Amino acid sequence: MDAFFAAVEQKRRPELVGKPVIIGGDGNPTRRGVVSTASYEARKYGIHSAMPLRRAHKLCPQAVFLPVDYREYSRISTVVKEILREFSPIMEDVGIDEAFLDLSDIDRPPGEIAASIKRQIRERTGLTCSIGIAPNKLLAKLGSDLQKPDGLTILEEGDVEKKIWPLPARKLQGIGPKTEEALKEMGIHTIADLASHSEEELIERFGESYGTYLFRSARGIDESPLITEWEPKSMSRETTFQTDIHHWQDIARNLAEITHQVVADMKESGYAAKNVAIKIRFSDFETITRAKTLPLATSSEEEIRRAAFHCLKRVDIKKRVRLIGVRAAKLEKTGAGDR
DNA sequence: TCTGGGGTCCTACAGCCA
DNA sequence: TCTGTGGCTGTAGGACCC
Repeated sequence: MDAFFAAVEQKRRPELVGKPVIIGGDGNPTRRGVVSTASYEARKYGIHSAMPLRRAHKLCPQAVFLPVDYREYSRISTVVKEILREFSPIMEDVGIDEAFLDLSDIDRPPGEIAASIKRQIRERTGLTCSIGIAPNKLLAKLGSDLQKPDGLTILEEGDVEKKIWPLPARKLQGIGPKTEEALKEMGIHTIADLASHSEEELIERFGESYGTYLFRSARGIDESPLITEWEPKSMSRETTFQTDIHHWQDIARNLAEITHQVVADMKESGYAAKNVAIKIRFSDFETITRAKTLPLATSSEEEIRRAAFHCLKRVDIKKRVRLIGVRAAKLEKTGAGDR
């Protein structure tokens, strides 16, 4: 979906159409938070996802700042995914505004299908999306990025050299800021540069798993299947405080509250956890985690809270605390979920 | 002075055990 | 009895994604 959160807001508040709209945090750009989505008008000011709201506010003070309304975006997302499933039952969910659809066994030209999907989505939600059609997920994702917004791109294996190689290496799924920097130090800027290196070199520098991945990706090779069903591996909650805290009582109260939320999430979805971890981020952004594995999986709030506090005791709190988080992992289905 | 929240996967290392 | 090795598990941190 194109600038999904911003597009939903512009749809339900037409007076925002054509204006810079920034969705993030609680919608107050003087408070802590980051940009979730910026409308295309806002992007012209250099605003992008993950940018601190305060910085976005400085770059574009006249922008409209709105809080994230997950309930509404999820509702629209469900409509979009229902539409997709009407075209093929083999769908992989990739977050709230993306999905892969397997059209291999659909007896109709893919370009035609994509055009119908775009039409349906526009008719039923009033929103636009960008679609990439390709022999695998890697190329489909790259393709969907090639023309945005409201794009439709068809890529074939033979297009890799002409259309993919000129792109910056950063465009490849799995290459983030750190890897981009490491690649630049090796003189690698484009996907073509990456493809000019041997598999051995890449494995030498990045390890077996990631090196192989980079080598294959640069050639457009991807055999990963669509994941149509999956079980969660962990559930977590975390909070960044508006102002850093340092009193033990404040830290303890927040840890208990966050633990309560995690346990509520676990109970709602019917999971027990065998591993409990806490996360603490200090004022200087140093971030640590402490974990404890329990003898048996549990969804008891008291047991999980006890484990969380056991972890907390192992942390030397000598700086102000900016964030506290709790994660439940090694999940097991209890079958007692509310859904 | 600033840097969210909810996830996944990978790696390195330590301790235990056969 | 001592030492080395390899597998497994748990922990911590880091990179990445939407």
